[in-house]
Amino acid sequence: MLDDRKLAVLRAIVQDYVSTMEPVGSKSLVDRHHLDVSPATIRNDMAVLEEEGYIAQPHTSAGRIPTDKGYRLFVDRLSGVKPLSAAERRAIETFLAGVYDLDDVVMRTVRLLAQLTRQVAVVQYPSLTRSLVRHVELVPLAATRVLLVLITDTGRVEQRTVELPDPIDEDAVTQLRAVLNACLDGRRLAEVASVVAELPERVQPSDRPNAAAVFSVILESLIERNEEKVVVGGASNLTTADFSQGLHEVLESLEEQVVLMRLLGESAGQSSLTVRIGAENPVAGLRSTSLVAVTYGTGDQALARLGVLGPTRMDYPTAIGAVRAVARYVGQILAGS
Amino acid sequence: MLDDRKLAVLRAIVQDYVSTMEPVGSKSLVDRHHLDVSPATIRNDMAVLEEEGYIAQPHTSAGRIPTDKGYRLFVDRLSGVKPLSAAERRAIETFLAGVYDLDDVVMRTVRLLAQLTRQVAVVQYPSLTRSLVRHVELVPLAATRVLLVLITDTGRVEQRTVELPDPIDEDAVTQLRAVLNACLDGRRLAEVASVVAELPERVQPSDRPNAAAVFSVILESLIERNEEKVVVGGASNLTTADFSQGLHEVLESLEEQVVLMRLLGESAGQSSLTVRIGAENPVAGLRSTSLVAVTYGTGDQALARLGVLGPTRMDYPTAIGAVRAVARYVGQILAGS
DNA sequence: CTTGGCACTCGGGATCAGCGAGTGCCAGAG
DNA sequence: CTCTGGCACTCGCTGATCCCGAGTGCCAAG
Repeated sequence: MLDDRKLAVLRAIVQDYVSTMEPVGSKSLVDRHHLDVSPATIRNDMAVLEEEGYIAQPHTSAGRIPTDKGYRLFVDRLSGVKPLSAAERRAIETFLAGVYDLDDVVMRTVRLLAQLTRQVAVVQYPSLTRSLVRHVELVPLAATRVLLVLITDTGRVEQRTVELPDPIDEDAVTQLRAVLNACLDGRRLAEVASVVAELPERVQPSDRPNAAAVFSVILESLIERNEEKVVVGGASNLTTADFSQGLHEVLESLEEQVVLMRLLGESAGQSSLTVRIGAENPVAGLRSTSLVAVTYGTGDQALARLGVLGPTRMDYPTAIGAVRAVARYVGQILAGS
Repeated sequence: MLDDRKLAVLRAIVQDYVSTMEPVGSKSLVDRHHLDVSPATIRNDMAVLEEEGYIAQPHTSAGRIPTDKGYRLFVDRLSGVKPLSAAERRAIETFLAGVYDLDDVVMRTVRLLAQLTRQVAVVQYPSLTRSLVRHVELVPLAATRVLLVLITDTGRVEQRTVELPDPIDEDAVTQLRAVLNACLDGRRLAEVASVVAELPERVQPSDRPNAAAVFSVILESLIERNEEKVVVGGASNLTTADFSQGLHEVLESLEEQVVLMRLLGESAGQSSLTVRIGAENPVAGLRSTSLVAVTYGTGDQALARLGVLGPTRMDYPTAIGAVRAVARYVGQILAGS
């Protein structure tokens, strides 16, 4: 159905439209890209492409613009991955050099991605469930309140205050801490749930209510709640693309953690790199945007996802290149620390 | 120079312009507000107000809009504080009820403020320097790396990994932790600097290089760096106001922590409530916006600032009311936890 | 000082024509 | 069957023109 030239035409249309932001016509196509055919031929091809739903014209007798389906075909079969320039590689390295802690890594990554792609960057915190517990700390704050601090091998630190049903004294805290560390140290957080189930037997009956409170906090908040942490950056890049009326919606969506999780999460489980174009997007407010996301991790294990979000008319090859490269670097950093 | 009626006219102009977003003329003024004079009289007053620089006309023979100076006079002398509705009070209470930890308080506060005022909310994390150290925790991560966790009485928890010059063993960590807690517990972070200076004497000579590394991290990063933490929310509210070309600048500014600190910080030290209008703003990119900010704290001590940012044409009485109320609630929450 | 009257200004919306980029179609050539 | 040049047609955009009306400033009278 689509011979080579038609594909080339589609590719050219996407490229031109991405760079000029204007509907592209048959004539401008032939001289920009040196297709050795006449505009009329191109027009015929374009008619076919339109019939198949890959391109559309905003108004009769205007140029064509790619549809979501057109972009889809483009990223799937027509576009390579644009390698980063030397300057960009250097930028990545300097940007991520000398990071302190996990927060730092994530924040810098977001800025880096946003700057590199001139789009909105989205970075999810490394998942806790696959990390190892390195240490559990319990600090008494008041008679019925303790602070729970959980440190993982990926450098992530989670804290939560826990309200206790009964007053607790210093000794009981010490004891509980010892139990927690004995049982949880070195375990994957994913296993914690099963381990915690056996825990109550290890503490004295009088302390059980308090212990149970602590355990439930570990389960509920640390695992479930903190899984949902996505940080966004480069929102100002949205203004260059003229969303006009949709901008409000997009900004709103970007402020909802839940939405962002859905955005990134929905596409997990498949192959590492996901490109979600326009209406393919699970989030209603982001139907006019595309997402390029990839899973990152420390070599052996996938930790979380990061990516960029932009108008459907975005430079996919560059975005894919940047996202991939950044993900790889971040993985290295996390593995090395 | 400005008699009562002229002030009333200015007030009316501000109110009308804020609500209609359109330049307001003499005629529409007289029937909206029941001023018992003719439009001609109002025109004379307006001419004076314009001469004095309180209002301006965008084009000849159009209505008038307030200038920054006009807004200034309005908030200083003409506007009261609009009390919150019962529903809004309830919203505040439910929003801030059952918070877990400090992060939670700050995040919810931002959302609350943004929702309440329909503007951009800006909340600074409570200052560390005035808090008391409640506990210092030191966790060995690797031979030459420990995690430092610092817990304050305002519920804030700060963490940083520290690279050590020499390998450290479990015992040395325990010892160092004991020293740190003995010396820092219960002190204000502001005093920590002087205390730390005496610390090296308390540790064995062989451990001093490592101890020094830890101390310097406490000083540098915990105090200085973390002072600069401002969180922003409700950016989507910027799209309702038609900044047109300035939106990009504004969004950019809002992503820079440093800029935000300057924005909030510059006005500290004066009276609690600060209203910074348009060009009064220290940040270049925010010259078309106004800030309503207030210091919040736990009764006796000021901790940090929070506020809202919006177009100069914003509803100041409502904004001031909301910001004040939220600040008071947040103070209570922090004091009670 | 206030008021009604009046001439004047000027931005914005509506209308309209011309331009030009772009299209679809067709007939002819390879 | 494909490509090509030609041709008529469409239609959005730009600029010019015009008109309306809201709003102003000024002035003379109350």
